[in-house]
Amino acid sequence: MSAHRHRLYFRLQRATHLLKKAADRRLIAAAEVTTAQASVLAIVADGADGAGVTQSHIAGLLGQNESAVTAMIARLRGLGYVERQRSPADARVWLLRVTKKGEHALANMSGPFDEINKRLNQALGGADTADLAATLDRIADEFKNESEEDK
Amino acid sequence: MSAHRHRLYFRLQRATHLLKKAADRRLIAAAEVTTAQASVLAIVADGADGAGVTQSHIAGLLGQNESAVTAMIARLRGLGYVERQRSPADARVWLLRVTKKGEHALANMSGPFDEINKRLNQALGGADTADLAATLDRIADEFKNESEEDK
DNA sequence: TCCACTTACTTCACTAGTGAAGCTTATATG
DNA sequence: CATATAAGCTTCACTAGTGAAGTAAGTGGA
Repeated sequence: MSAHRHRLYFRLQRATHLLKKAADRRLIAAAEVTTAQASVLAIVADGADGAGVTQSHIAGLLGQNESAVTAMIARLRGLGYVERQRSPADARVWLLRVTKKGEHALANMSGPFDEINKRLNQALGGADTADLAATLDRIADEFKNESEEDK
Repeated sequence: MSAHRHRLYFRLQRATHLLKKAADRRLIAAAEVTTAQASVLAIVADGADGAGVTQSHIAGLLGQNESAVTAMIARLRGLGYVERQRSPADARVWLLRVTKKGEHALANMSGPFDEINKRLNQALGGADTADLAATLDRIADEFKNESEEDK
């Protein structure tokens, strides 16, 4: 009864959770990396136009708190996938870079991720993928500025 | 570059995460309950055709491990929202029931949840809600039987 | 140039999940 | 009917996030 009223919310959580669980299994088996680590690693690799990526940039892209990124970067450094150095321009920020080992892990991720995407598209059936992506972006935008809204 | 290849996966995670974060804030403020607790509470309230609900049933519905449900029920019992008693038919299972206090919390959830749903529908724009629900169900089905598959 | 304010990151206590291993209680089969 | 196997739950060590509070380092006026 009450569960039904909130069905879209719960369906979204459930589908996302199951997808993450499946993707994690494959990624851990093939690249010894979780999907959460993969996201961050991909962002660091991506944004590194020579310069290096900051933690607050990652937090902004993922919609997470900076404290979550602090912890994640600590794990990734522990694993040897990421290294950091102080920005010469601003002594507060760390400039992050993917190591050789991190690049290797990124390379090993492609296979499993392609498989997941294939199955995802298959599950989508005829549904318009671009359409779903746009819908998800609208949801993200709608709920993004919750913490800054009362400033 | 590599981040873009996996965009649908990351978009799904991101949108879901932001939605959960926003919903958690409202629910905690209005009903002193998280969305995760709300899901479980709703299932217990829902399935209680007199009998009471088992933990494995909850785990199955949510696509989670039984150990996660054990921990969640411990928290809900600690909060006084749920109570349990041994099944007379099977000494392994607990039969779960929502307490008065739990029902009260459920009642307080409706308001915030309605607001979240309203904003969710708004973000969806003209998109077909039933269609999205069906798509999410297909994704959940596709990735559901990962652990049992190698039995 | 001082000082209030903001920004970047950290720390802490907490919720919430995973997966592997283990215990207890059914259940099925030879 | 005895015993191997399965089912329901628990425990443990771990990842991954939140939010509040704190530190140190820029920044922008009066």
